[in-house]
Amino acid sequence: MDRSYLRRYHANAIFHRIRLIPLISQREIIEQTGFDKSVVSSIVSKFTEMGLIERQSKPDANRRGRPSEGLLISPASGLLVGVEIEADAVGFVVCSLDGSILTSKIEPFDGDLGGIPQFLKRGVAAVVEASGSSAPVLGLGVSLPGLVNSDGTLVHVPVLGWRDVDILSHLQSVTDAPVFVGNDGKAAAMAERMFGACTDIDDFIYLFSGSGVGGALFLDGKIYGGADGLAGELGHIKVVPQGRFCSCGASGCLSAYLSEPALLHEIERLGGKAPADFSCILEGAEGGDEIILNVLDHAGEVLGSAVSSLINVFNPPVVLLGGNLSRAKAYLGASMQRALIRLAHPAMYSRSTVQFSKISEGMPLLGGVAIALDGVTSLDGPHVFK
Amino acid sequence: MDRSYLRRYHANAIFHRIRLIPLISQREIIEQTGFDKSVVSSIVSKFTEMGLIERQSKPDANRRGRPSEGLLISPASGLLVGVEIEADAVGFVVCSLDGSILTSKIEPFDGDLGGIPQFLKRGVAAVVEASGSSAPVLGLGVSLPGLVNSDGTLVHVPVLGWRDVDILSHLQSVTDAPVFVGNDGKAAAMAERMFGACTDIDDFIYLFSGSGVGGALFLDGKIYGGADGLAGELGHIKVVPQGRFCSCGASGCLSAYLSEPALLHEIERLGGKAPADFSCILEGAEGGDEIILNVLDHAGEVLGSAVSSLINVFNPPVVLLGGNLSRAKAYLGASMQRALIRLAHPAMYSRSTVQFSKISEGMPLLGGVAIALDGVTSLDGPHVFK
DNA sequence: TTAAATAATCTTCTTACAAGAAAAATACTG
DNA sequence: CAGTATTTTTCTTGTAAGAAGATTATTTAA
Repeated sequence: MDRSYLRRYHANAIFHRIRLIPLISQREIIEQTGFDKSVVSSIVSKFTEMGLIERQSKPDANRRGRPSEGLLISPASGLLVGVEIEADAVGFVVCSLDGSILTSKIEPFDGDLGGIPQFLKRGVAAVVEASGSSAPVLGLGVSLPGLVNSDGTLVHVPVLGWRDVDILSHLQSVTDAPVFVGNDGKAAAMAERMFGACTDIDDFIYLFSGSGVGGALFLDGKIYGGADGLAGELGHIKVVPQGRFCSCGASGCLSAYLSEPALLHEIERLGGKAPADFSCILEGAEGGDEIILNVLDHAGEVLGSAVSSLINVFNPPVVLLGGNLSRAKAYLGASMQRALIRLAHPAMYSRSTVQFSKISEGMPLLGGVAIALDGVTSLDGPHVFK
Repeated sequence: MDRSYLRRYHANAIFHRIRLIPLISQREIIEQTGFDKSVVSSIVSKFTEMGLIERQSKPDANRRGRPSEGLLISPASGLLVGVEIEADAVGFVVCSLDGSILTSKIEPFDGDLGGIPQFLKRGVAAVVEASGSSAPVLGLGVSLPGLVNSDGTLVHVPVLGWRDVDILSHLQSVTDAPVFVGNDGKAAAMAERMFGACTDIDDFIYLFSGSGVGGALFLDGKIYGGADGLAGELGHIKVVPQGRFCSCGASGCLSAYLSEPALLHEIERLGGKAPADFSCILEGAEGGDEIILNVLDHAGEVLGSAVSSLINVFNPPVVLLGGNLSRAKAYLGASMQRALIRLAHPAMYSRSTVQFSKISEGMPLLGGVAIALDGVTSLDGPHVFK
C-alpha cells in the first residue's frame, strides 16, 4: 500500500461503476461512491485521454441546467479473452472491457497437458480473429477445474490427472497480454460479481456442483484465498462422519454427495437406470422418475445442511448456488429450504438469501473473462489504468 | 477511506510494532514494515509529543555509528479496561496500553441484566482504583458469551437467557471512555492476535469450547463479521446429519458434541459417574477413567473432522484451539490429529498448523482488553492516535 | 433577454509520502 | 588523539492527489 493506492482504488471503482451502469454521469458516480467531484472529474478525463471511456450526450429529461454527459466503456479500448478448461472441452470467449460478449466457441479437448500452450494459442487467436475487433487484447484469463494456488501453480486437477504444474509459465507464450489463471469455482464467483447476481454485493459465498463440488468465499469485496490461495474448497466440507469416499481421498465430503458422478452413482446404486450425465438426470426428473427425484431430494437435504453451516460460519448476505445446483433448483430447492429452516441459526438465516445462479445456465463461459477483468483492474496487479 | 487513511494505517502499524517489541528502534520498524524512514520518523515524533511513547537510549552492542533509540509505550499514556461477562461471574482487568496487566479481579454475578450498568460501573471503578494508576481510561471492552451484532446489539445470550438487548447503549453510562462490546469467541481471538500466539499472523481460525462452542474468523488482519457481525459461529457447523440436539434449536451442531454440558451429558449417558464440571472431567481423565478417556477421544475425532472442514474451506496458516479444548489437549489431541490426516486435504493441511492456545489457560481475562485495544486503535473507530 | 439551475472543470490549499541531504552520535584507525 | 567511517535519525525539498470552493458551461423557466 503506497501513496498511489487510493488513486488506483478511486480509478477502479469509477471504472466499474461505468461498466455496470452505462451512460452513468459524473454526478451519479459521485452520489453512489461518495468520492469528491474533483477526484471523479480528474479520473474521468484521464480515462477519456487514454481512450478507455467515451462521453456521450444523452437526451436528458427536460431539466434545467447543464445536461450531464453519459459515460461508457469504449468498445475499441481493449479485449478480454476468457478460456475455460474442462475435462473434455475448452471454451473460448472474447469480450470487450465492459463484459459484452463478442464471440465464443467451444472446442473438444483431449486432455494433453503438453499441448496446452499451442492449443490455447491457436484457439485464442482464432476467437479474437473471429471477433472482428482490432482492439488490443488486455488480458487473458484461464479457469481450471482444480486447485490453483496464488503463485499460479496448478496443485491438482483431479479430472485431468494433472499435478504440480507451473501452469502460469506454460501459458505466458499464449499471448503478449498479462495472463491470469484461477480455479473454476473462484472464476465462476468472479463472474457473478462482475456480470451476474452479485455486482453490488461485497460478501457472498458461492457454491457449485459439476464434475466436482467447489466454490469461493467472496469476502469484503474480494475472493479470500487463505495461505496459498486455495481457500474455498467447499466441496470438501465434511457432512457425514465416516461417510462416502471422495475423490480427494477423504470420506464424508460434500462432493461425495453432490457432484455429478456421485449423483449418477447413487441413482445406479438404488437400481435406477443409470443416466449418462446430469442432463439425463434432469430429463429423468422431469419425467417423474421416482428414484431420481428421491436422489435429488436427498441431495437437497445434504446441500441444505452444508449451506446452513456456511450461513452459521459466515453470516453472509447471499449464498449463491451455481452449476448443476442451479439447473436442478426445481428438484432440490424445497428439501434444501426445509433443511435450512431446521438447521441454520434464525438470527443469521433471516438476514441471508440463498439464491440460484442465472449465469450458470445462461453463459457459463464467463469465468475466464471475469478473472481476466479482475486481474487487469486489480489494485496491485499489472493493471492497465493509471 | 479518505486521504488520511494511509496515515492512520501507518501510525497504527508503528504503534503495534512498538507494543509487541518494546525498545524497538526506528530502523527496525522500517525493516519490518517497509515504511519510508520519514514516515516512521514523523509518526514517532508525533507519538512522543502526545506522550504516548517514550524514547529510551539502550546500551547498544558496541557498534559503530549513532546508537539507535529504543521506543516504548509510555505506561502513563492510558489504561484499557476489559470486562468478561460469564454466566455466574464477571472478570475485570486493567491494562496499560501495551497490554501489561495492572490489576484483575473476578466477581460473582447473579445474571441480572437490569443491574449490569451499575454492577460494571462499580466494578470498573474499583479495579481502576486498585491499579494505582492515574492515567486516563482510553477504552472499555466488554466480552459476552453470545451473539453480538455489529451495531452492538446483543442478539442472544443462551446461558443468561438475554435476547435483543441494545447492550452498547446500556453500557455508555459505565465510563466516559469509548465502550466496545463483542462476542467472547471474537474477543478471545483478538486476545490471541494482540497478546498471544498470533501476533504476527494475519489469518487464523479460532475455535474454542466452554459452556458453548464458538470461534472467530481472523482474515486479512481483521475479524470477519459478515452481514451483521455474527460470522464465526463455528459451534454451529453441522457435523452429524440428524445428530444430537443443540441449544440453538438445530441438531448435529459441533457444539452438541464439544461443549462442556455436552461432554458432561455424554459421560453420564455412558454410565460414568457424572462430573460436576470440566475440571472434574480433566481430573477423571488424569486418573485414567476409561469412560471419560473414551468420550474425550471421540470428542477429538469430531473436533478433527470439524477442523478439517475449516482447513479445506479457509486454507489457513493457523487453526488455534482455545478454552477447554486447550485444557484437554492431552486427551483429544491424538484422535484429532488422526482425523485431520484422514480428512483434511493434504495440499492445505501441509501448510496449516493446528495449535492449542496458551492464553486460554494462563490469562483468560484478556478478551475484553483486546477488543478495547482493537477498538481504540481501529482505523475507522474513535481512535486515540493522530 | 435575463435569471435560475445544474453539471463539470479549474484553482487554490493542504496533507503526507518519497528521496536525498544533513546532522547526530558513536567506534575504528593510524 | 584527531580524523574518518559508520549508523541512525532528522530535516529539506519535491510531488501527487484529495478537499473545498470558485468558475465556467449549458440548459430551462420567467
